[in-house]
Amino acid sequence: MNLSNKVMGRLTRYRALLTEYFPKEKTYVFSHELAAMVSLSASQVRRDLMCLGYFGVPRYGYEVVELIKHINRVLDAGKLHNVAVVGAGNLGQALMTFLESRRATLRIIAAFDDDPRLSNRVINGVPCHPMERLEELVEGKEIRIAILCVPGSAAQRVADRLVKAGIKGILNFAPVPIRLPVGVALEEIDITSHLERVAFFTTTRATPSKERRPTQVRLRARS
Amino acid sequence: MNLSNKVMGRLTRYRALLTEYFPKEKTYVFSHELAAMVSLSASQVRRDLMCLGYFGVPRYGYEVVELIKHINRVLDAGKLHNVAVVGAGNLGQALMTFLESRRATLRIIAAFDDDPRLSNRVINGVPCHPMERLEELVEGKEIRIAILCVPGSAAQRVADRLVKAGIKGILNFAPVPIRLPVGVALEEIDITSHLERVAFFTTTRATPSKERRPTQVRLRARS
DNA sequence: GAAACGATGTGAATTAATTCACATTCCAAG
DNA sequence: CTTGGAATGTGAATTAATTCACATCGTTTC
Repeated sequence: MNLSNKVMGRLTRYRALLTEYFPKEKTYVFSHELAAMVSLSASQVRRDLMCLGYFGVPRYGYEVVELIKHINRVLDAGKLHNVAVVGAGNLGQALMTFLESRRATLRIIAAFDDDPRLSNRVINGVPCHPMERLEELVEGKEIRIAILCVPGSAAQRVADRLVKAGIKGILNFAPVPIRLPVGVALEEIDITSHLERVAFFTTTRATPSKERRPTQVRLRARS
Repeated sequence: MNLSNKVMGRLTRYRALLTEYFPKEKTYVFSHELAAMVSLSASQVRRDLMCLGYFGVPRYGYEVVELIKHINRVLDAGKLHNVAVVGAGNLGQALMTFLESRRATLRIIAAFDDDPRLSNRVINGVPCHPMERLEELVEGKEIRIAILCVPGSAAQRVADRLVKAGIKGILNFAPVPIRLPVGVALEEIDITSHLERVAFFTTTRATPSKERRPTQVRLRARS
């Protein structure tokens, strides 16, 4: 099954919900419960889960631990990635704390920064190194993924270095689009853009089309 | 014209590019240039720009300042919003610096936090207040938008308070989905989820479908 | 054990998003 | 002035995403 990145994105959300915010005592979950939690339709959820090769039981819903297990199998295929934060300023530091122990398969094992006041010490449990050592450590420690939190002006340059050093994926927080060779995964989070979007939808009455606002689980009519 | 939130999102990106990372000396921009910068197709860009009621000139492209003006008109309709950051921990502080003076129509004018060590002082140029004063200040200072950076466990509760205080839009960084009444705009940034997505696309060979990777401006064949 | 219920799984229909392809336009060159 | 070229604007086609609607099936109840 070739899952689209939309489906993939929703699967990660289902997993997060199930592992962290679903009552432990419930062993089964209904598609409409998941749907309500993420504001989607129940049929959407069922469609997404179809990609897993795991099937729920008709009257009961989906067995939670089994479901999680299958999402894991599909999403991270048992792989474990070492992650580095590049740029240990405000945002970088915030992310280190924020992502701390959130997902077992993704370990932040290093940070890098230009500023000598930041490098060569441990920040939020993550050892921070000077930029000079980037290549050496990315290779040596088998760092596969980088979180880029450098200023926009440095983003492309640093990204190029990372790629050359062998990084396989970049999560870019710098407020500029960066360009990578095919084969290196890229995900950009443009915070300003998101803020602007909120602003936009507060002014106009238009509601983002796809959104299904309050819980609203619709039960189909039976003929 | 009723723009979908996808179009709207891309428009913000075009604007950011044009205002911040486009050579000042160039007065015109081609659809394929914009497209290359954000990794989209040229026809996509043209479609998006159609929503603006502004038209480019055939051989020259789009006049940059005029284009920006029109995007502004559509996107923020001249409105100016006061914004507050709720939760002034690592992430909150990072966002204050990051969003500082990035967009003129969105002003971060206050922060709130439980922790007495953070409140009642100015952080990164933003006055930080104790949570008790949330309602009072949201109303008094006409704060329309909140950036939510509190821990997941507090997110829904704080969101409810914000809504009751009259907030019109929330940008949620807390790693839980929150639920708002219709009429209050919501945008969620799930950082973990994005990181997982990068990880996913590094392992598998699947490239996110819609993405058009390297610059690749395709010129149509003429019959 | 039979019947009713209430969930799933999934073709088919619908709706949304994107791309194609080309007529149109306007500038530039001759 | 005329011609050619290189871009735009946009119906139409295509592709992707979502929703509908219902057959199906495992549980529970009687």
